[in-house]
Amino acid sequence: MAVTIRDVARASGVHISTVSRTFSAPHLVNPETRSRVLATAEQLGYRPNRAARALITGRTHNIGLIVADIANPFFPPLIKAAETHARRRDYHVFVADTDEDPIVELDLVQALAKQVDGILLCSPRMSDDQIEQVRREVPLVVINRMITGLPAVVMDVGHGAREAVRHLLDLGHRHLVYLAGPRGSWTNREIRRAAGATARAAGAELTVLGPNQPVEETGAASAEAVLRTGATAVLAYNDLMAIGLLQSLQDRGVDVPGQVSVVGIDDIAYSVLVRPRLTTVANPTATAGRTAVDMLLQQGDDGATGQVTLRTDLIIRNSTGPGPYAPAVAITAEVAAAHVKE
Amino acid sequence: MAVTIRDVARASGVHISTVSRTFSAPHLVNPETRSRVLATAEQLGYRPNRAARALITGRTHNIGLIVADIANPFFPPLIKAAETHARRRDYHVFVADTDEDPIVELDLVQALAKQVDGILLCSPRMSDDQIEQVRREVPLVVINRMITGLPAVVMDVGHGAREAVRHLLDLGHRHLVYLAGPRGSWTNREIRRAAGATARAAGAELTVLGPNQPVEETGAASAEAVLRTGATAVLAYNDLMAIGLLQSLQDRGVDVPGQVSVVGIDDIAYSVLVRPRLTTVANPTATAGRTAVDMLLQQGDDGATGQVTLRTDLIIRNSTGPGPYAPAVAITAEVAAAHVKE
DNA sequence: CTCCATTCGGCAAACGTTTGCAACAGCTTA
DNA sequence: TAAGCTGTTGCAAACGTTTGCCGAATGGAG
Repeated sequence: MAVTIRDVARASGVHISTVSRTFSAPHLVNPETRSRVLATAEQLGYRPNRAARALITGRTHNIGLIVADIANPFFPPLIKAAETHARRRDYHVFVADTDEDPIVELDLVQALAKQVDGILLCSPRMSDDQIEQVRREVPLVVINRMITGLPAVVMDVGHGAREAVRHLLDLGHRHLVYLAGPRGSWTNREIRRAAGATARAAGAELTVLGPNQPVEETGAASAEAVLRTGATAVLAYNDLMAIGLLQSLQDRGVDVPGQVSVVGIDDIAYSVLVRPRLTTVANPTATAGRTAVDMLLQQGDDGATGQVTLRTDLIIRNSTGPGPYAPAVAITAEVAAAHVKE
Repeated sequence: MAVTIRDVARASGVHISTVSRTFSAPHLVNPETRSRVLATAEQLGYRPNRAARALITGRTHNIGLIVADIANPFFPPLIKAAETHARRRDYHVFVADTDEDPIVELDLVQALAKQVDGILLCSPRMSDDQIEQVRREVPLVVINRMITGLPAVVMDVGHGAREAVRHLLDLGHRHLVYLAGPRGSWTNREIRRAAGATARAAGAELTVLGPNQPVEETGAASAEAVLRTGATAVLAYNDLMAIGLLQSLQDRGVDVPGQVSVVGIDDIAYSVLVRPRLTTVANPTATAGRTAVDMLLQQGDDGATGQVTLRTDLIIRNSTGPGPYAPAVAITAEVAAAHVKE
């Protein structure tokens, strides 16, 4: 049915090995022969069978990309960038969704292990031990989690969180809430730690609410709890929760940022679509995807296990404003934005 | 390095064919032997090599999923549903992004053809001819486009568009705008046709603005043009454009739905996150993804080329309100919503 | 004219499976 | 007791490539 290397060989009067070489080691075959082979291959519509190639070379030219939830808007830009980048290097990408379930995650990476040259593990929920173990079966690059000895690319959320808290402090807020993310998330721990330390250093109070599923519903559902704490500013684990909270606050007549300031994390596409536009910490997810692909593909050459940290930046928009202890010269969002731009 | 069927055979004292059968045709091997083999396989951590299996059976147990833009929020729910559904049937999914480019699309499906048992083509931008041609190389299911003779699952956007226009007409709007989608989109043509026919039948005017890239920026950029037409209601190709338009209108002081009503299509997650909440046509994308997977996997058995049409429904929220010709008893969004709920 | 180096292409083994065929044992049936 | 079935297993070919090895052809140097 399908046209194989053998058909091409017959049609162009050479041995199959010559055809093979025209594709995988062109410099070893006479230019004249080569072009003849290429012509017949083209004409016959020949496409190398990757499975056969994989069988003998041991390289599939496929990679796996495992994320917690494809529908979470944090991931699509990362998936897109990784896929495009991988394809440019002649790799195809299996995408799989764990639904935030560590068990599914483990199953998945083991099922994929034999079919790929490596796996990109985004925000894994497995234990460190499980990841270490799995790493022995297949090359791995972890995204958004730091595990010693494992190649990883992480966004420096700690930095972003510190900036965010400092921004709120500067605005005159003294009681903050951290609306936490899911249990088992490295990112969540980092944020909490960084935010807590920064607030404490300034003598401000930080109340942690959570853990929570990182979706807008939980953000919305937390509005009551947030108000009850008496805090005037909230940092949320991600934009989704921040947006849910923001709308829920407005729906019950609380002015944002007049009464409560809200900061998100991720800078997903929708953070500029809500009103007020969301102040948030921008994560370079596309860069992370591309970098991770590069690290994975280089891994074969040397066993280098670099850990890349990507910079995150606070983007000040309109969901944050002066707090009860605002300095005499009020730092409004606009002023601060101008300042940051500088 | 990796443990093969041969290792298992040696370790359990049987021939490799017995091991093979233990996995692919268990009923052919003695229960006792079978459990012994399974035990050693388990212990050795054996995982069948899919490439080798594919080579001989011709079935890869992989499918390809090609979309125009992973980051477009319309797709992730579809991708997620398709992937989960496929995995449940022991298939893995290659996801690829064409960036709305027909050339990339063609390349992609041809590159993937040999590595998969079939391809899901979402909202393809290729010509009918190209699709027909490609269909000869690999089983195909087309999503969101109807091509005679090709298995497809489409959302009945025509129905949704009619409902939407009728809703606006009922509210007393007499001059509508259709903010069109990308050239080459089947969906776009369907909507335009249905909306046009419905408006015309009611003696109302429908101005088409476009074609446009289906992103929020073009929606926002169209605000001026929309206002210039003098229309009081807009149906947009998708929610993204509708939201862009909606915010842009509000930013320039136009009240929605007071002065202009806006209707989107797709019911992406964010349509409830903006204020006013977006009235929109809900597309069952998850169902579409699952159905398409089923159709693709059944295709091998018989050559049935069903075409499934999925029902779409208008969801009335708060971005639509009475127009200049509103009936004496004003049909407010709330009333209409209550009516629809019934 | 001989020798050597270089370039090119053929040969065949190997990758890890599946599967048609055959062999064999133990039964049942006539 | 022979014939035939059934259930279980082994044997070996096949799938479409890649690649180490070897021989043939070519051309240049001496």
